[in-house]
Amino acid sequence: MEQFPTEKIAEATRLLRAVAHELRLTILCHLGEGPKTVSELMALTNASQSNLSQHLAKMRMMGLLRCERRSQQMVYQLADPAFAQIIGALKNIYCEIPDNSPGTASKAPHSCDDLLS
Amino acid sequence: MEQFPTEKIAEATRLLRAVAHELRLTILCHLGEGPKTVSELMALTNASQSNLSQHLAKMRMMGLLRCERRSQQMVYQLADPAFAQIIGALKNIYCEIPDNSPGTASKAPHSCDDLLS
DNA sequence: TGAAAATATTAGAATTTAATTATATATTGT
DNA sequence: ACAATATATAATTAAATTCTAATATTTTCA
Repeated sequence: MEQFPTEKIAEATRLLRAVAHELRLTILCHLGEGPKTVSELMALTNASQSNLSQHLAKMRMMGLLRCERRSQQMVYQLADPAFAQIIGALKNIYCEIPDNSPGTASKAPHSCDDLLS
Repeated sequence: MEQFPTEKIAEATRLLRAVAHELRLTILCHLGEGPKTVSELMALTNASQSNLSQHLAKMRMMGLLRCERRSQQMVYQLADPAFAQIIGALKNIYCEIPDNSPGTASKAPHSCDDLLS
């Protein structure tokens, strides 16, 4: 496997920082399923309106999310579907059938049926 | 794609926090290539001895790394090769040939030759 | 136009994180 | 046992994060 480019480390760190928070990761997981309005996310996460809004703003400014207005509501979605790969990696790590084969990291199993909400 | 399990969110967040730091991500990238002594990591990152040691301790306590003594030296390595998948995801995100195909996130390209050190 | 709904922004206190400096521990060789 | 090497820990301070509460903005509808 190739190495990760040094000059991208700072950028990647900012991305990880944008995700490394319980509420933000939760939001990201939900948006991985498709676009959601702020109200929907509020219901899904039961975070306070202000708190949710601030975290959405942070992720938006970090380039992780983008949003567009739909009349009174704001619809948020992943700025790039590739970002869902972070969730994918976490799933491989945490929803994995223990597999002691050497070398390569093992593949995602069929389990992990445990849904988010 | 299946959703990420709610009850693993907290744990996943702790993992991400452990990685979401420039020096720690740098360390992780190097250890993705194989085990390294603290001295080697010190040379690779030119972080101060104390600072490096504290970050290694944090990652060790977060379960990201493990270490063993080899005479005077301490050899660090990833506690689980699966953790390298986080780097893999970042590579897919940042070392990617722009590909506008819809739906799935595109695959890693052949580029990304830019090495870490 | 004005009220209601949906979302964003601001300000401030509490907590967490990170770097530096100094010191401690463990191992090896003499 | 002692000095040297390699690494860890502690203490301090500076800076960044996070939450809450209050207020502002934007859109729709009566």
